[in-house]
Amino acid sequence: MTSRDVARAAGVSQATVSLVLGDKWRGRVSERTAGAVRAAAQRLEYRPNLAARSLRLGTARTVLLVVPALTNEYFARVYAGAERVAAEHGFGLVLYPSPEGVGPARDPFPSARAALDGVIASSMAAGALRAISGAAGPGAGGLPLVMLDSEPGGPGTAATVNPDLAHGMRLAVGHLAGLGHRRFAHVAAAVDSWTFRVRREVFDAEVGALAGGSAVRETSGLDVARGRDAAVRALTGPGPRPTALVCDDDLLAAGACKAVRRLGLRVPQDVSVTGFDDLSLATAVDPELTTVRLPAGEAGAAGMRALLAALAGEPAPSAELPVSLVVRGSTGPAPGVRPNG
Amino acid sequence: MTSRDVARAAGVSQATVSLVLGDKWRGRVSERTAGAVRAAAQRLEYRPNLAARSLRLGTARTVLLVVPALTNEYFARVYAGAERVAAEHGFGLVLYPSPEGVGPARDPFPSARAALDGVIASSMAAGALRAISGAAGPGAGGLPLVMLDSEPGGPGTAATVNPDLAHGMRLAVGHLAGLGHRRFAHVAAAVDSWTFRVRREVFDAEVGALAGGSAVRETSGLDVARGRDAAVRALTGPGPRPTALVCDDDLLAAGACKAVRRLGLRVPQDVSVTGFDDLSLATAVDPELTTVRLPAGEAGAAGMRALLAALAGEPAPSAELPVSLVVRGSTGPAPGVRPNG
DNA sequence: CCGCGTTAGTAATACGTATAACTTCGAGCG
DNA sequence: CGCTCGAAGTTATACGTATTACTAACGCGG
Repeated sequence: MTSRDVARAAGVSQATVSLVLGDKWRGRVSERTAGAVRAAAQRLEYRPNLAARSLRLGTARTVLLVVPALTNEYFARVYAGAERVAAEHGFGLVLYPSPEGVGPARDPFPSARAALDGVIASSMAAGALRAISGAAGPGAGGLPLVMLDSEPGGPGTAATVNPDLAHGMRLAVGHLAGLGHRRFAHVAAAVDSWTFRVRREVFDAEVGALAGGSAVRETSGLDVARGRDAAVRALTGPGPRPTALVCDDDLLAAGACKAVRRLGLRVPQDVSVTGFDDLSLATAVDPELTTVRLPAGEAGAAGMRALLAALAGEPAPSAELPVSLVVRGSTGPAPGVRPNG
Repeated sequence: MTSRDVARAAGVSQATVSLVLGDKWRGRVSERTAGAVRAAAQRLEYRPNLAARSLRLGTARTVLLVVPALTNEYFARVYAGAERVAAEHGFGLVLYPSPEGVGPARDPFPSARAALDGVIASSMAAGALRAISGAAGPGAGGLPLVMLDSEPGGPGTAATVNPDLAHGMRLAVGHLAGLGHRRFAHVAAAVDSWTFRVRREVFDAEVGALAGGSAVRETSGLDVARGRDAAVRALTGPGPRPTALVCDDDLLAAGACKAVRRLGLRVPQDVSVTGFDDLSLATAVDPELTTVRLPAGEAGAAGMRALLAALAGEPAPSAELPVSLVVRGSTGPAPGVRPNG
């Protein structure tokens, strides 16, 4: 079914069909004719050929979202938020989950796979992004680029959207300090990303500012098993045992809880644990995790809004999104401290 | 950069550029000229405009994958498997995660968003699929369709790919029966999908065939909290308390474990719990879940292979994929039964 | 009855690619 | 020499749409 078929069926020219269906017919086509065209299109189940449309228009109304891995629920939520905003503006959203650990053999040019108007990328998928942009320098192969989870002001970047991680870390440490904890451990993700650097720096600053505060750090890959191992190291290292484990995300926190129990201790009576993200995992484990909720969906939405603004030639607003602390069962008063004491 | 720009730079015609880059120049273009064209294309970073290509070719070399929700790790793995096979064949894969619970207000025609050659859909996203195909009858709007997690032989379906769920359920019940369990409960997903119907039927048949076996069933939405509530109901209902909870997936199993503890019982000493899927969640909880591992990635890959076969005009092979039982800490001997007794 | 504006539409064209059909140039051969 | 044949390209065209420029018909004031 082409627009010409519809035209034939309605007894008009192809141009008229395009005008009517494109909603540009006011004062150019009579009400009667417009109705006939719409009826014919409906009856024939006409769907415009998007390849032809974007060829003519020079725009595909499509955006690429580059994420490190779909198996992480956080990015699934980012996608959902971005998709919602895209759909509201008549844009499509295509996903490029960068392959993890399977080597560089895979198609390095998803941008060649679809006609794209712009790119939103998480800094945690930096490798994939580099493959997309090639050696073309900053930006995503000349396309407007919005970065998520990345240091503001990167070269070739139209805007940057981040959750307020510094504030999140302050909330977590403050909550634990208020419960009487002084000996902290940071179970940190061993990922070279700005977002984790921020966590480290703010953690150090906050614990350092605490009278009598002390801290150790163990780093770990981003999964439950390695989080558990890192937490075991943190709890069995030299010096007095930490009573609070601040973890860089919920997977690590789940692993940390397992470590505590493996050492014959209890959560939260002996050791308190906090995470980041507030994934569904946080309420799947026992006890449920106290965690810093990051607005993943809103991050995707804000990123998409910024990109659409950039595409429209307007200034793209960077954003720092508010976060909150969700207190659940994995944190409690430090050993030897009375509740409400 | 168009192919005409490359042609100008190389001092040849646009047609020659197309022939060389399309690898159809043997015997039609000299080695020297082909080299010059390739060099120019490289230098100018030429990327063919896919809209134009698919307009001319009438094929987009792109497939749509319709899944119920990305936040479920299972489908993230299905995607990864399908994408791998697609890339091997030079196809792109676009994802349509059907919106959950946000109503039908969203764009109902993702198929109009990209030029598509075929569709792979999970039966759990039946609503979204219906929106795509419209009232156009069987198939996905006339496109070849491969169904996942669906009863074999649907109308308009080129092929069906399923994990061998019946065998999986037999493995789970058989494992528990071998540990001495006789009083079972089925924590079932309240989702109207063939895959869950199979679980129900096989569970009933297996427990029914067991001397002294008895069973109850509680149904629940597909998340941890509702799985917990259903398990509480199953454990506190009339009649003797079940000692084995067979859950329809890992999320429900995680909830069931929480229910057991909430009632002051222990996993696995008092109650054993099994799941389905083998998500990363299975090893995030304590104790780790005994679960039926479903080959999610392989399901995506097999589905894509079947669709590509259908597109090539060959018969598309339906498949039933092997599953296995992963025994971990959430199952143990029935109370009162000696291990190895 | 001429010119002008308005209404309702149509013809023509461009977007960038892939490919069928054609041209040009030598070489080989009878 | 005249003819054919292969090599090496080129020219022309189609794909389906959106939009610009044009046309035809009609009403109306002067």
